[in-house]
Amino acid sequence: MTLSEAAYASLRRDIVRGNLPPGQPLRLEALRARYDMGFSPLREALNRLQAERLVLAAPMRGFVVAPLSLDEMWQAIEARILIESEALRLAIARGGDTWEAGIVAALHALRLAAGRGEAEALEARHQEFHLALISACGSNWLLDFARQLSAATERYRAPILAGESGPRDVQAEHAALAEAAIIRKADVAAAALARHYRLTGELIAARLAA
Amino acid sequence: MTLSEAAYASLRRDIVRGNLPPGQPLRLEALRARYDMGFSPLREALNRLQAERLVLAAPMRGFVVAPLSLDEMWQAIEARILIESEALRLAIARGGDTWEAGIVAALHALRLAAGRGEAEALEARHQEFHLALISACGSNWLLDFARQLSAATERYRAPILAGESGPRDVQAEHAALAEAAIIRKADVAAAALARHYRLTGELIAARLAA
DNA sequence: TAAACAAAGATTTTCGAAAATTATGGAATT
DNA sequence: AATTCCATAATTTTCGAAAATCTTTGTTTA
Repeated sequence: MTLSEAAYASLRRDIVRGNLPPGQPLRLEALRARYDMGFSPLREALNRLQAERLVLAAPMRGFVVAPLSLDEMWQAIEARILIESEALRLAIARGGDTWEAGIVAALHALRLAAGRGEAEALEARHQEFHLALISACGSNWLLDFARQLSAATERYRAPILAGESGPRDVQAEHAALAEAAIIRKADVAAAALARHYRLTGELIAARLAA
Repeated sequence: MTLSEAAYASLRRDIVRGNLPPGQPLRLEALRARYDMGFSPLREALNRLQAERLVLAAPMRGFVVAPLSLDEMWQAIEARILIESEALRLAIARGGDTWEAGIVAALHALRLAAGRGEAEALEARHQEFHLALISACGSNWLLDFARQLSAATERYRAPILAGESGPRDVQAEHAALAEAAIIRKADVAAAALARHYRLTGELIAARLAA
């Protein structure tokens, strides 16, 4: 892996997890010290992240971690529902045995991780599950948009919903979603997906209000 | 404007217009000579374009202009319809006087440009018209995706449909679309938009088959 | 002849310094 | 006191060379 790629991965991680807080200026010298590399790979990574809306750039005055707001969160969630619902319908129409098996496997891995309670691994399994659902959609554009929106919404989830799930049975939602997809009930699956994401949004909004 | 931004704009233009043909390797030394600047701003621009899927990057072996294919074209067109239909519905629900006026103005400018027949300016007006329709949608994500997809589909349109329009009355399609949007008939407008883009796709596909 | 290897060349990637620009703080002016 | 101006400092941006990696070409070996 090149340094430029490593810089991209590290910065993305640190932004999504909130290690680099929203609104924080990203000074090159500080990043250089933090990640132990020169300017070039860092600037290249920042340019990629700018295109993904994780950082903002202003000419001649550098980069900033993209700020968070409730309004922006709902924009991201609704866009994600639009993209992933359609991708899910396409996958349901086109997916074969491999796709089904991928969903079952991802759901199982997600259950196991949820049982162990390692936030780290759980989050990875969660993303993989949602990716497995739409992976057979056949559109690189939709998959790419979904990937970007996943990172954008994760920025709100991770710091606010750490661990706690309240009266909500998230695993049941996932299971129902997987079931609906596999028995090819597109409308049911799409509705479940939308409900799943909107519920998360409302939970975050409620937590922030308090 | 910084050199990095200039590099981004120039490369994007040259890729969308086909001056840099699909699949062509983008050697740094060649770009340096072509755009008269050092490596750094070029690499930063290429990283941004990579995130927008206009160029492909492979570690340690550089960048390539993203190739074209009929399959990729339809993926982009269908994704565009998905995004812009929803954005159009949102804009119709939220748009005010300024939004309406923007559409009327953009349509008028588009008509004037079409009368003059300068492909250069016509294309700019065309993009501005489609942007005006959705500009009031309230979602930065949707606007950004639409912008990317516009560039992706333009790569197919520009070189293949240069000038010629055949038996199709594109201006009538635009006028009908604007009218439906302004009188807030969301379903009609969304259907017109989808038909508009699919027609273009079919025209390109037919032209390529011949 | 084909495969494996090595040297030379081409290309990408990275670094650190130089250039350009913006931000800061204090003195001078109104 | 508030504003303008200027010098200084901090920061971003850009460059060109050096390092690392890949590709090509020719040679040797099986």
